Amino acid sequence: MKEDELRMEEPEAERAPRSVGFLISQLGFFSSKRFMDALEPLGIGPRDFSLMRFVDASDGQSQHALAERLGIPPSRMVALVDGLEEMELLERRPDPDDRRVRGLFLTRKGRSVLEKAGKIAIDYETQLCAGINREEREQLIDLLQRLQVTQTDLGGVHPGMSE
Amino acid sequence: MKEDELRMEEPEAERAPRSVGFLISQLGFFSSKRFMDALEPLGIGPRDFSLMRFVDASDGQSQHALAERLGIPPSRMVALVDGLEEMELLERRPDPDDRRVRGLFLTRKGRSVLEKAGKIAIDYETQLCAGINREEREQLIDLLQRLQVTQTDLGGVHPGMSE
DNA sequence: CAGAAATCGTTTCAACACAGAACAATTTAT
DNA sequence: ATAAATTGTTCTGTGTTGAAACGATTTCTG
Repeated sequence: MKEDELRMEEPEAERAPRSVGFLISQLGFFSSKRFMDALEPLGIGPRDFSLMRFVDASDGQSQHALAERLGIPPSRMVALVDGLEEMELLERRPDPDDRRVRGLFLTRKGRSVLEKAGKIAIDYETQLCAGINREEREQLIDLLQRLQVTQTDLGGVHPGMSE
Repeated sequence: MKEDELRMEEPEAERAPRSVGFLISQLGFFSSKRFMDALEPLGIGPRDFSLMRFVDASDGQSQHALAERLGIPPSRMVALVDGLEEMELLERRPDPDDRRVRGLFLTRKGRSVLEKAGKIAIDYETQLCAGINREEREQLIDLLQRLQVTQTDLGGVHPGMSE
């Protein structure tokens, strides 16, 4: 196709392209950022939130197991857990059966913070979807889930934009 | 395995939450990454692509103007333009009216690369949307555009994940 | 016109995030 | 008993990022 085809008066490249890929990338970034900001009063980041949810789902898992499930390298997990432990939201307990592993457990404070974070997440979701109704939201989620991104992605937590 | 006996009742936090915010963030990240990979043969990143599109849309704009429009700090723009100029895709020309400003122009090679990048973008979009039909795609774009993210976002290029 | 202030592009700098490699302690396999 | 694998950790190198300081130039102001 030629280049000057539909070049009427509108710059054609000025406006955001009407593309799923572009919109997803853009919205994804700013959405992450906004959620991060919303979480900031709690002193935790999105990744902390994810990790805590996983720990809450099943106490006592090893760091290794969690790291694998979250798709982050073990070295990264150390820093993550360090932070959470320093804030007393999480604690490492020695495993009675294997002295190499440290099981992760939420503290009481950790559960409390996680609960607040959950509320924040819901509020955020509500606000994000303020422009569409419930049915449209279901539709949107359905469509998003049918997008062809690498098969093995979901479940992990993407890097970038910490704290 | 040890404890996956009564795992029928959905761990509740194990599965990816059915949330627009979460899906958008996750898909956005991996989508960016994939597009970046697709662009890699050309030796440019998504941000280069965006910048080039803007330059193409109106030749001769100052770096300052572009930087503001893209929402990136001037210091970053320098590196960005440096890279493109070194690859001979872009060139800085002195402004006859103001010796401070350097207008940005695409080279012939730049236009060629931009065109290829555009094709890659279209291919990528096609592949991304392979799981939904044309009508659904329109619907998806419509819904995405109605999401409530900060009003002033779009048009800018988010940082992160360079080259 | 002279001097102050703003603008443009650039360089420098410090802060971080990130992941790969090497490591010690421990457990499991041969 | 020795070798190999696992777990968590530290170390280190690489890269991105934006704030700040800087010259050069232009515009504003009196």
